[in-house]
This record gives sequence, structure tokens and C-alpha cells, in this order.
Amino acid sequence: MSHILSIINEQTKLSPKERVIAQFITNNAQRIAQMSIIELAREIGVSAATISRFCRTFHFAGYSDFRMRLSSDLAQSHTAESYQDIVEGNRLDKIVEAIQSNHIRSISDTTRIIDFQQLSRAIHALLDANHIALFGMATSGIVAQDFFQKLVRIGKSCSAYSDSHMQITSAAVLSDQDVAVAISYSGETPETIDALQCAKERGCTTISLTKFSSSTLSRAADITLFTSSLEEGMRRGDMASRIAQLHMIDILFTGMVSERFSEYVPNLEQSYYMVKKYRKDKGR
Amino acid sequence: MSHILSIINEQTKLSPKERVIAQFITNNAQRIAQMSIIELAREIGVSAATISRFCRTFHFAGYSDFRMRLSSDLAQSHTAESYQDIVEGNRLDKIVEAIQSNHIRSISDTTRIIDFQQLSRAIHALLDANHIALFGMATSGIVAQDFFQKLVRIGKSCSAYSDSHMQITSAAVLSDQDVAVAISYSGETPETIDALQCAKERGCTTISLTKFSSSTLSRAADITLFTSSLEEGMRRGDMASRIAQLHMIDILFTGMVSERFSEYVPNLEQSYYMVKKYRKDKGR
DNA sequence: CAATATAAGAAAATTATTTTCAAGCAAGGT
DNA sequence: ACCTTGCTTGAAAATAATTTTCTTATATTG
Repeated sequence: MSHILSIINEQTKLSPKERVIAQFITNNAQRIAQMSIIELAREIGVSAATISRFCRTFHFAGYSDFRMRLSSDLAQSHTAESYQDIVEGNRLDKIVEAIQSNHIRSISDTTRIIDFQQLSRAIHALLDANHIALFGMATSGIVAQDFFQKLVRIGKSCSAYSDSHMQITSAAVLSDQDVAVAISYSGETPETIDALQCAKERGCTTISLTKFSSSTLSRAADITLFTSSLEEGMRRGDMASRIAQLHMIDILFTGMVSERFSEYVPNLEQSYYMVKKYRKDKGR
Repeated sequence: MSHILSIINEQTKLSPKERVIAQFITNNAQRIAQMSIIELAREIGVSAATISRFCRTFHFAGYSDFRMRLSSDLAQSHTAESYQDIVEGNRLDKIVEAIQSNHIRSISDTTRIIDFQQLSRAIHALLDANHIALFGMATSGIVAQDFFQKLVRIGKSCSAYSDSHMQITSAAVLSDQDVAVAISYSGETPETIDALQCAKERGCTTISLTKFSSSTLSRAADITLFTSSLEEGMRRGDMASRIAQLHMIDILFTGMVSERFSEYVPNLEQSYYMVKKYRKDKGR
């Protein structure tokens, strides 16, 4: 099934009309590409307003955006297979194949749902930030650490703590010149939400990176970035989700470096060079 | 090139403005998906009317129809060419495309060069290990941390320190029942090599994960695993290399879980469940 | 049972797209 | 040269599509 359709079908807490809409979309995905919101509304038997809201619920910019993404999603879906879970006693080559296809799919799906407006806002917010605070627990904490290392290399002031008390502590001292990035696949990790709320209270610009569906974290953030969401039960080991998050981090980072090339690239190069130099000097 | 783009480019008898439009569309196809006719008009420097007429000239129902067909067209034709470096002032859509293709390529290349014999040996060594010590600095340290988190979830005794003194310390107390995994893209990171040598001296089985070419680290290890090597000068930010390393970690981990399914999957599930439970109990 | 929240449609407002109309310009005829 | 004709193009009007606001109905909770 197409990525967008599976997101829509996964969502369990939908209002009656929303369910009707989801149902119709699932059964008539191909036709929707050619329908205006009004035609669709008439055919389903709901108001256009409800459909418009439905699209926003799923983080599309609006109906047009939804329709477009759905159709490119459908165009692609016969090319890529679906995500595969870890299963028992699989032959090694099957495992490798499954992981490869999960990861590649996760990257392409994430790319496909990028909202360039939000992405651009995020990059500029990060560039202009005095200090960047990164929040994330467990696997998302690893992703935060990764971003942290990158930001350090270009000389950006930033922090990333895996300890939830330290996260809050670092959030507590932020100002409105700062930016907070909260990472959580589900968007429901309490510690991460708390840290973001705290940062928000301090007047920070807040950025969330969650799976592509409505969540407490994405609702709370000023700028929302998404990774593809996997089918349910796919979370064992958080593998594909973490690859998608890192993919997004790479896009943010590269966007930043590309924008301030002459300032950041020398920093990057210095940081590699100095690590080498000071290692040698110690007499190995 | 996409079908629609080639149709547009084939057309030879176009008016001046039409040619300008065709040109822009060809060079910015990806971006158009997110642009209204007015934005596009402003950017090109023609009137919206002219664009509307342009679309009809090519037998589309109108601009919306054109935009939709173009984007599903682009979704189908997947373009993973060679690795691309970060360059200055690139447009965001180009950046995203480049990163996506680098990552996908990095994963497929890494998969292609897998030596299943070595992989299988590595998985069994890890399964049989009493304790697993992970070594890696900087970006490879992040990868080590990631593997660490996964191993903890299945209840495997392991360690991963980013501090090079602690790495050596942990290596110093290993026994011949243990396994050491040393991660370094170049295979020449002195701290990581030292740790592996130290582990070897203690009688450990040693596994290296490096780029695909001979290196001090891979020569020193009992079992060698490889990730694809990127073209020179591609290391800015270590993005693709880290994705490839994580891909390999996922393969190792999934291989382990798949082999001891009934022992490890309940552990995995318990670990997710308990995190949730003990968070709730704290009274949020 | 009141108070509050949520859902949903009608209508208004906004935004996007297409059409109409008029101006500008080049080619060809007188 | 000067008019006519046929294009091309943009401005503005007209239309269509979409979103927002406002209101009412329906649940939900204390």
C-alpha cells in the first residue's frame, strides 16, 4: 500500500466523518488525483471544509498538497515494495535484502514528504540561532548526538544531553534568540515534549522532528519536520526510523553549510585537520 | 529525464516566453510541485496567464493538472547517480536530491559488497560473546552508541565509551570469551586501532567495520566487515559513511535477533514496555 | 444537568486559476 | 510609408477552488 494511504489507515482516533473520508480515499485513491475538493465533498457527502481540515490533520498544507502527494505516492508505489519486519530464522541474504529495502524506502519516503517551506524556515532558524538545544531520548538521542557533533564542527554553539534532567536544565536557560530541536519518532515521548515546552516558554523557536502524523510534539512546535512513518509493528530496533531521522539531519546540516559556505566549510576543514594534527603531536 | 520534461523539450516552435517557461521548468522540475501558478509566474518573470496558456499548449487541462502530472512523473523516474558533494548555495531541492541519492547509493553499495561468510562469522561471534566491547571515535562513536543501545535492549552485556581512555580501559579487562567491535570509516583512527590491539592481546575475537579497502584496522581484525567507500573529498560531515555503518549494524543486529528469536524478541518487547510503564508510574 | 469541548456544515473570505480584453509588435500587402 | 492581420503578452476581470470563520448540533465530563 502507498505510504500516505497507510498513514491514513493507521490513524485510529478519527471522527465519524473523518473515517468516512479516509475510507473513501483508500478505496478511490486513483480517482482523487482528478477531483477537486468540491467534487470529492459532494461524492463523499461531507462538506469541503471537513475535507480541508482532514488534510491538515495529516500535515498536508491543504487539499491541493494532499492530492499532489498522494498521486506521486501512487505513481511510485508499484516501484517500491513495502516495509518488512524482522522475522525468525530468516536466511541471511533475505535479512540483508529486507533491511536494505526498508532503509531505502525510509529515505525515499522521507524525502517525498518534505515540506520545503518548513525545511527552509528550519534551516534559517538554525543559522540565525545564538544557541541550538537538541532534545531526544534513546534512539532519537543518538540522532541528537549526531547533529550535535556536526554543529560543533562548524562552530555553532549547541547542546545535546541524553539525560532528561539535563535536557530540561539546558532548555530552562534558553532565550528568544535560541532554537530548540526536539526529536522523537512517535512525537509522544514525555521527556522530549517537556523539554520543548520548556524551551517554548523561554521564547525559543522550536522545531520538531517526528513521524509523519499528528502528535503532541509536532502540535507544540513552531516548525514541524517529518520522517516517513512505518507500518505498525515495525519498530523493533528503531532501525528505519533512525535512518530517516539522520537523513533529515543531513538535509538540515547540508542546507546550513550550503547557505553559509565560506564561513562553515573552513571550520569543517579545520576541525578535521586539527584532530589529525593534535593526535600526531602527541607522539604516535 | 521524465516523460513530460522530454515532451516539453522536444517542442521546437515555441514563442520567446514559452521557451523561457520550458527552460525554467526543465531546470526546476522538483520545485514546481510546491509552487502555485502565481509564485511560478513571479519567479520566471512572466504573467500567470502565459503559464496557464503554456500548459494548455501541451494538452494539459490547466496548470493544476500539469503540476500534478509532472510530480507523479518525477516520482516514478528514480535517479541515483554518483555521489555528490556539498556545494555552495545550492537550491534546497537539489541538496535534498543529492543527499537522498548519496544515502541510497551508500546503502546499496554496502549491501553489494557484503561477504556473507564474514557476516555470518561476525553474527555468531557476537551471539556467543560473553561481553561485547564497542570502539569508535566521533561519528563512528555515534554508530557504536547506536549498536550499544540495541544490544542493551536484548539483554546482551556490552560497553561503548567515546572517551579513548575508557575504551582502552574496557578493552584491557576483556577475556577470550568476549568480542570487540572496532568501527572507523578510514580504518586508520589511532585510538580505535589501539583499543582493538589491546582487546586482541587479551585474547578477544575482534571485528572491524571500515570502508572497503585495506587498512590498519581491517588487517588487525579477525573478522572484517566493510561499508562502501565514497569518492575522496566526500567526507564533509561523514554523512553517507555513517548511514552505511548503521546499515551494517542493523544487519548484524537483525541477524542476531533472527537467530535467537524466542530469546531476544521478548527482551526487546519488555524493554519498550517497561520504559512506558515506569514513565507512567512516575505520575505524569 | 450544566459546562465544556468537539465536530461539522454554511457562508464568507481568501487564494488560485482561467478568460477576456487591450496593447505591442512583427510580417506582409498596398 | 502606412495600414492590416495575426501573434504574443500582461493586466485585470471573472470564475473556480480552497480555507477560514462563524454557528449550531452533538458528545463528554465533572
